[in-house]
Amino acid sequence: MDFFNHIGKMALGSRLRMLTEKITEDAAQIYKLYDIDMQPKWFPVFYVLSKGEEKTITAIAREIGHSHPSVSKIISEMSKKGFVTEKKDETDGRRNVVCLSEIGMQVTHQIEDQYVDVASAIDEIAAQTRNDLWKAIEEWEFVLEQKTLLRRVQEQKKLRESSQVRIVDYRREYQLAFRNLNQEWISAYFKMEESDFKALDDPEGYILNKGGKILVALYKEEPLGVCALIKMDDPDYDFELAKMAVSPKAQGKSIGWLLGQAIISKAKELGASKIYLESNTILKPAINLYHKLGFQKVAGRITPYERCNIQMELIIK
Amino acid sequence: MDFFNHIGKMALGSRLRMLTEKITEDAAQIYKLYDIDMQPKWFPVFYVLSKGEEKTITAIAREIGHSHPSVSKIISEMSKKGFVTEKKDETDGRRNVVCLSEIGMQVTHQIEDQYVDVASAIDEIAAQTRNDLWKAIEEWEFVLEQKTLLRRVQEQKKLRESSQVRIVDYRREYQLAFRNLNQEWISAYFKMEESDFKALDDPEGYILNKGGKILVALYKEEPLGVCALIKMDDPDYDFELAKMAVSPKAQGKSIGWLLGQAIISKAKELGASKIYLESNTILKPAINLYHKLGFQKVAGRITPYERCNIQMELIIK
DNA sequence: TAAATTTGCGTAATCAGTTACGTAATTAAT
DNA sequence: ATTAATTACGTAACTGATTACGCAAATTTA
Repeated sequence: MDFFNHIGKMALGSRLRMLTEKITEDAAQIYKLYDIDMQPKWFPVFYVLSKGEEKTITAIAREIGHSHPSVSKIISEMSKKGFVTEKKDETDGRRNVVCLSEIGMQVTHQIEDQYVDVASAIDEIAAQTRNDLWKAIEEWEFVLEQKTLLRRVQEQKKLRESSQVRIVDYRREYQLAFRNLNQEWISAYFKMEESDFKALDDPEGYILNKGGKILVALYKEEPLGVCALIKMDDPDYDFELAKMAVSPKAQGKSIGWLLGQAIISKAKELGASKIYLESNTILKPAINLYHKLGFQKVAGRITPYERCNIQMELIIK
Repeated sequence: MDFFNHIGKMALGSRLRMLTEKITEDAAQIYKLYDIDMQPKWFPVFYVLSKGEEKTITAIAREIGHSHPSVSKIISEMSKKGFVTEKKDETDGRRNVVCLSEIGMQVTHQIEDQYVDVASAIDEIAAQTRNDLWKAIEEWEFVLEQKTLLRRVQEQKKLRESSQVRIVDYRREYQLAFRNLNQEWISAYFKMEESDFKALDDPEGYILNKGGKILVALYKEEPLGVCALIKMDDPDYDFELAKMAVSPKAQGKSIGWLLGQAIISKAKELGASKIYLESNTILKPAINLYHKLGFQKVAGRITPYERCNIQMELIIK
């Protein structure tokens, strides 16, 4: 088992499987020891029936946490051995009502000694260990119930990746990225318009020189997100948040969120008290992000963009 | 999972299996998350090859603790995907020497982020639990290595059963058991002799009334073992230990040991200082038992029994 | 009351491992 | 130099679970 100590947590699954195997392998032998003609895999089914109640296949499956075909098969095997009797429910013809037979009930008595001895053996092992396997399993079941391992790994990935994102000021070398990232989503959902071309082809002339700002998100030195703050000629608003674009391949790295926060604090630095933006309700993730950043829906302004069907603003405190 | 808390330790195997399933189920998704075209079951094989060394199928199997057919299958699947290259060993034509291909080595780099995130996710879970699953598994592996679960259960069974054995004085109702239990082994290995019949048919006349003693071992009120102390007319010895018999169906309950100890302490009570016995070396378990009880081999006495080829004595302190 | 949906359960296919077995190559023993 | 034993490994069959699917009965909906 030395192998596992090297690779660490990655193979937790493999390791669990091997321990499981080792234990269930012995289980078959243990039944033999007590002269009980029962397969270990029958045990959970056997146990729920051992109180003498009648149960349907699916009821048993639910109770023991197996799939119903599994129980179905086990019951037919136990039936062949004469441990259980099956009968159709009279009032509901779909149900297969199962209960322990005379023979099965006898086994419940024979097996009692085995319960005791197995429990003692396991207690003996538990006494020799510092970490309680039984409780650990219970805790893991609980914790995984709350949030799956997959979700947790996803979160770790996002966390790690977003910590590798750097937000930097626009430089001439990013012009192509600024253009392409924006063109990508605009032409996917809408149509490039006159004013798009102007701003994207000459960001320095149309944005920076007019007192605006552009930020670029770098992931592993590659520009994968961009966002602009355009100076507005309006008494109500200082800037328009526009041309925000994140590469689809950079999803799940919180780049939008990081860019948004950075551009807002940049606006604050520039003394802005109110930012405006235009968008379209088809872009649900974007609207969502704006909302999370603190933007509120407003209405009434005239806009040069056809694609605009929602307007939002953020009051900077 | 409430079910398991009821039946307790008996279904440790079942429960482990279910946790294993839950974890490995997510594993496949996790690889997808990192865009790695690898199946979780490949991982152990992949890992041992990731240092770039060439290995044979069986060497890998040994290292990761799988069976060789399992590795064989995994390698052929990985080979189909181009992750590994196989080639026959030049000096030993049986060996299939495997190593990671160019593509496989690339994956070792892609997968590094995944290692980190999975490890963090598991650490996060560990931080939320009081019992360390990882260490618990390790301990169980170690403890089961020392002595299997089967062995432990066997021991518990013996312990419990021997505590249910009662050693009682002979009474007339046990005469049939005394006779049958002895006849069973004598006629199985040897032939009933004249003196056997005398003692077995009339134990009161031939043993008790002459100052001897008979003890009976009861298991669940059934006489399953007997043993006699026969008064000897000899200056060297006080008693002969004889007619010791245990039912074959009562094996593993330490009945022989309990009877032996009881009869020795009975001899002590009766003031004996030396006990004698005769046996045959074919009866290995019996000789063994006598040895454990403290008897030592001696020689030289004349005996009426044909079957005697070993003589032993015990000096009582 | 007819149609649609849900429920119960059996069968078939699949999956990731195993053991059993056969074959070929190598090594050891006579 | 044979013969026997061991080793490497692939194929086949089995195992204990799963998901997928389909049928029939029961229930709900229109």
